[in-house]
Amino acid sequence: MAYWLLKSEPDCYSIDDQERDGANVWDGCRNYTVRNFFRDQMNEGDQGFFYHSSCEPPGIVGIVEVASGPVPDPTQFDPNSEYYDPKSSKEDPRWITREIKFVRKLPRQITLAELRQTPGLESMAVLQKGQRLSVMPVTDEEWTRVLQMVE
DNA sequence: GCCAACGTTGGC
DNA sequence: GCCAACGTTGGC
Repeated sequence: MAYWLLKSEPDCYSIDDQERDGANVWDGCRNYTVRNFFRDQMNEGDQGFFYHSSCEPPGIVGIVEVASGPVPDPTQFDPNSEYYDPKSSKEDPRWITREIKFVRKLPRQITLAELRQTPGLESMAVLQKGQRLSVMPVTDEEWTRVLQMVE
Protein backbone atom coordinates (compact mmCIF):
# COMPACT_ATOMS: atom_id res chain seq x y z
CA MET A 1 0.00 0.00 0.00
CA ALA A 2 1.45 3.30 -1.08
CA TYR A 3 0.28 6.85 -1.62
CA TRP A 4 0.61 9.12 -4.64
CA LEU A 5 -0.09 12.59 -5.90
CA LEU A 6 -1.57 12.92 -9.39
CA LYS A 7 -1.56 16.28 -11.13
CA SER A 8 -4.14 17.37 -13.63
CA GLU A 9 -4.97 20.70 -15.13
CA PRO A 10 -8.60 21.39 -14.21
CA ASP A 11 -9.24 23.02 -17.60
CA CYS A 12 -8.31 19.66 -19.08
CA TYR A 13 -9.59 17.19 -16.49
CA SER A 14 -10.78 18.30 -13.06
CA ILE A 15 -11.84 16.50 -9.89
CA ASP A 16 -15.43 17.14 -10.99
CA ASP A 17 -14.72 15.30 -14.24
CA GLN A 18 -13.25 12.44 -12.23
CA GLU A 19 -16.31 12.36 -9.99
CA ARG A 20 -18.59 12.26 -13.03
CA ASP A 21 -16.58 9.48 -14.69
CA GLY A 22 -16.02 7.40 -11.58
CA ALA A 23 -13.15 5.35 -13.02
CA ASN A 24 -11.17 5.92 -16.17
CA VAL A 25 -7.75 5.35 -17.71
CA TRP A 26 -5.26 8.06 -16.74
CA ASP A 27 -4.01 8.79 -20.24
CA GLY A 28 -1.71 11.24 -21.94
CA CYS A 29 1.32 11.05 -19.71
CA ARG A 30 4.56 10.88 -21.72
CA ASN A 31 7.30 10.85 -19.13
CA TYR A 32 9.34 7.75 -18.47
CA THR A 33 9.67 8.21 -14.72
CA VAL A 34 5.91 8.48 -14.42
CA ARG A 35 5.45 5.52 -16.78
CA ASN A 36 7.67 3.47 -14.46
CA PHE A 37 5.61 4.51 -11.42
CA PHE A 38 2.45 3.35 -13.17
CA ARG A 39 4.00 0.15 -14.47
CA ASP A 40 6.16 -0.97 -11.55
CA GLN A 41 5.46 0.92 -8.37
CA MET A 42 1.72 1.32 -8.04
CA ASN A 43 -0.49 -1.31 -6.47
CA GLU A 44 -4.18 -1.72 -7.08
CA GLY A 45 -5.86 -0.11 -4.09
CA ASP A 46 -3.21 2.56 -3.55
CA GLN A 47 -4.71 5.97 -2.93
CA GLY A 48 -3.64 9.30 -4.30
CA PHE A 49 -4.23 13.01 -3.91
CA PHE A 50 -5.86 14.61 -6.94
CA TYR A 51 -3.97 17.86 -7.50
CA HIS A 52 -5.04 20.77 -9.69
CA SER A 53 -2.05 22.31 -11.49
CA SER A 54 -1.58 25.30 -13.78
CA CYS A 55 -4.52 27.08 -12.26
CA GLU A 56 -5.20 29.64 -9.54
CA PRO A 57 -4.76 28.42 -6.93
CA PRO A 58 -2.98 25.11 -7.47
CA GLY A 59 -3.53 22.49 -4.78
CA ILE A 60 -5.01 19.22 -3.59
CA VAL A 61 -8.74 18.87 -4.17
CA GLY A 62 -9.63 15.21 -3.72
CA ILE A 63 -8.73 11.58 -3.28
CA VAL A 64 -8.58 8.89 -5.94
CA GLU A 65 -7.63 5.23 -5.99
CA VAL A 66 -5.61 3.00 -8.30
CA ALA A 67 -8.33 0.77 -9.73
CA SER A 68 -6.45 -1.61 -12.05
CA GLY A 69 -3.17 -3.25 -12.79
CA PRO A 70 -0.90 -1.77 -15.47
CA VAL A 71 -2.64 -1.10 -18.80
CA PRO A 72 -1.36 0.38 -22.08
CA ASP A 73 -2.41 3.99 -22.64
CA PRO A 74 -4.84 3.64 -25.57
CA THR A 75 -4.10 7.14 -26.88
CA GLN A 76 -0.60 6.08 -27.98
CA PHE A 77 -2.16 3.94 -30.75
CA ASP A 78 -4.66 6.55 -31.96
CA PRO A 79 -3.37 8.62 -34.91
CA ASN A 80 -6.04 11.21 -34.18
CA SER A 81 -4.95 11.71 -30.59
CA GLU A 82 -2.60 14.46 -29.59
CA TYR A 83 -0.83 11.77 -27.55
CA TYR A 84 -0.31 9.44 -30.53
CA ASP A 85 3.14 7.82 -30.49
CA PRO A 86 4.09 6.30 -33.85
CA LYS A 87 7.10 4.64 -32.25
CA SER A 88 4.95 2.56 -29.96
CA SER A 89 3.34 -0.75 -30.95
CA LYS A 90 0.58 -2.87 -29.47
CA GLU A 91 3.04 -5.76 -29.19
CA ASP A 92 5.42 -3.62 -27.16
CA PRO A 93 3.54 -0.59 -25.83
CA ARG A 94 5.73 2.21 -24.63
CA TRP A 95 3.24 4.03 -22.40
CA ILE A 96 1.68 2.25 -19.46
CA THR A 97 -0.89 3.69 -17.09
CA ARG A 98 -3.68 2.64 -14.71
CA GLU A 99 -7.36 3.02 -14.24
CA ILE A 100 -7.96 5.65 -11.61
CA LYS A 101 -11.23 5.95 -9.74
CA PHE A 102 -12.84 8.74 -7.79
CA VAL A 103 -12.97 8.30 -4.02
CA ARG A 104 -14.02 11.68 -2.63
CA LYS A 105 -13.49 15.39 -2.77
CA LEU A 106 -11.81 17.04 0.18
CA PRO A 107 -14.15 19.30 2.17
CA ARG A 108 -12.05 22.17 0.84
CA GLN A 109 -9.01 22.63 -1.39
CA ILE A 110 -5.58 22.57 0.25
CA THR A 111 -3.53 25.05 -1.72
CA LEU A 112 0.11 24.70 -2.65
CA ALA A 113 0.84 27.80 -0.57
CA GLU A 114 -0.70 26.12 2.49
CA LEU A 115 1.30 22.96 1.93
CA ARG A 116 4.48 25.02 1.82
CA GLN A 117 3.64 26.57 5.18
CA THR A 118 2.85 23.32 6.93
CA PRO A 119 5.45 21.91 9.33
CA GLY A 120 6.23 18.29 8.57
CA LEU A 121 5.74 18.58 4.82
CA GLU A 122 9.10 20.12 3.97
CA SER A 123 10.27 16.99 2.15
CA MET A 124 7.09 16.44 0.18
CA ALA A 125 7.98 15.82 -3.47
CA VAL A 126 5.48 18.30 -4.89
CA LEU A 127 7.10 21.10 -2.88
CA GLN A 128 10.64 20.48 -4.12
CA LYS A 129 12.16 23.03 -6.46
CA GLY A 130 12.37 21.93 -10.05
CA GLN A 131 10.22 18.85 -9.79
CA ARG A 132 7.68 18.64 -12.55
CA LEU A 133 6.49 15.07 -12.60
CA SER A 134 2.76 14.69 -13.03
CA VAL A 135 2.76 11.71 -10.66
CA MET A 136 4.79 11.64 -7.47
CA PRO A 137 5.03 9.41 -4.42
CA VAL A 138 3.64 10.60 -1.07
CA THR A 139 4.85 9.07 2.19
CA ASP A 140 2.50 7.67 4.83
CA GLU A 141 3.43 10.54 7.15
CA GLU A 142 2.75 13.15 4.46
CA TRP A 143 -0.58 11.55 3.60
CA THR A 144 -1.72 11.64 7.22
CA ARG A 145 -0.42 15.15 7.80
CA VAL A 146 -2.20 16.55 4.75
CA LEU A 147 -5.50 14.96 5.72
CA GLN A 148 -5.18 16.46 9.21
CA MET A 149 -5.35 19.87 7.55
CA VAL A 150 -8.97 19.38 6.57
CA GLU A 151 -10.21 17.56 9.64
C1' DG B 1 27.67 7.79 -25.76
C1' DC B 2 28.26 12.86 -25.30
C1' DC B 3 26.15 17.08 -25.12
C1' DA B 4 23.95 21.25 -27.22
C1' DA B 5 19.62 22.58 -28.64
C1' DC B 6 15.07 22.38 -28.00
C1' DG B 7 10.56 21.56 -25.81
C1' DT B 8 7.64 21.22 -21.80
C1' DT B 9 6.04 22.01 -17.21
C1' DG B 10 4.08 24.82 -14.03
C1' DG B 11 4.60 28.30 -10.35
C1' DC B 12 4.78 33.00 -10.09
C1' DG C 1 3.99 36.11 -20.14
C1' DC C 2 8.35 34.91 -17.95
C1' DC C 3 11.67 31.78 -16.90
C1' DA C 4 13.98 28.02 -14.13
C1' DA C 5 14.38 23.33 -14.23
C1' DC C 6 14.99 19.40 -16.52
C1' DG C 7 13.65 15.65 -19.89
C1' DT C 8 14.25 14.43 -24.76
C1' DT C 9 16.24 14.49 -29.26
C1' DG C 10 19.57 14.08 -32.65
C1' DG C 11 24.10 15.19 -34.74
C1' DC C 12 28.54 13.80 -34.31
